[in-house]
Amino acid sequence: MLLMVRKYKESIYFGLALAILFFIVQWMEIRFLLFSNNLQIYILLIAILFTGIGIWIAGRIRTPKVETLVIEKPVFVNATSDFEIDRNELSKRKISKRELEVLHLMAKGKSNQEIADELFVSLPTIKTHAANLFEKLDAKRRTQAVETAKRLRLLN
Amino acid sequence: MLLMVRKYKESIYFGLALAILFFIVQWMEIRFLLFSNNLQIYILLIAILFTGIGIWIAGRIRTPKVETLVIEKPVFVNATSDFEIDRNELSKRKISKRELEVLHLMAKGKSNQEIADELFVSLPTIKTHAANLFEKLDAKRRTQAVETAKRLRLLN
DNA sequence: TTTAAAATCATGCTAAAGTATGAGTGAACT
DNA sequence: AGTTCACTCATACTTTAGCATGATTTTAAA
Repeated sequence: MLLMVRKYKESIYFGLALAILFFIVQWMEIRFLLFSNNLQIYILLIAILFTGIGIWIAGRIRTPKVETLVIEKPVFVNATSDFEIDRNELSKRKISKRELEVLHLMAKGKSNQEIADELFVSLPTIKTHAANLFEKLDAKRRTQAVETAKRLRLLN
Repeated sequence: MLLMVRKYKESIYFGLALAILFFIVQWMEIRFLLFSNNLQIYILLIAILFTGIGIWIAGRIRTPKVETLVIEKPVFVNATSDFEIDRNELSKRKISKRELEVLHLMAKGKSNQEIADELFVSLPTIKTHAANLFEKLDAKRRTQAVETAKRLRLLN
């Protein structure tokens, strides 16, 4: 039941908006008897209102249109260190994409708060990722995690 | 002029739809005089219509979500395969032997307590060394200090 | 459509790190 | 003998990190 509510949230909101509108209309009809004269204005308002609602619904139900912008960032690197990430090790330890991102920023010396800001998530989220990383890398601290990750060729 | 039309296409369509709707309403009003009775139904139809229009507009006006993909383009600079500590940088930053020792152990992921035990000194001593290191390496955290040290070739 | 994994967030807590400041000791150099 | 400097230690404090636990939401897979 609760699942249904979540799933069809937009439809339910839409229905509710309609219902509320009807009540308002009903109430105004009784109260002011304005409709026969100013029908167009009310239609206009309703039209604008529901166009807005439509746009809002669209934003929630549509899969986002994604455009990928590729920026090539030159990085000075040692010629001998042809680093390549060990994807085998990654999957062996079940380290997710997000966790790897966090690990990278950790290795750069950022604080959890800074990482959170950079990834647009909350501090507890980063702490959770960090804790999972430590588990997966058998590390007790971030410095150790970074060290291990470099040794395992998960980081450059 | 044509440019304007293209640019505000959605707004124009929206206006046109509204205008047409008004004409229809006007026409129906004259033709059937049904409105005072079935107002809700008409509102419902209008609401649904404009929700649809809203969704349609949303699809057209929505700016695509841009995902920035940063590709690190390697720029090969030098081919020093074997690591050698940059003593110049060391003396420039006035980093002492003891501090370097602490830095090494930090880089290995040890805690201050562990470093203290390993060097047979007290915890406050290590904290002092650490603080001095952060100062000398312009770092705020140990992870950052380690990162900077590696970049400056004080560590490998 | 259900399940599972990944990602998110929260809270309360403890441990560790980091800051600020002051001070004592011994080696080296003048 | 006095000065400098690296090293040591301490205390009190604040901040950040890390742990445990539970929950919701998204996303991908079966």
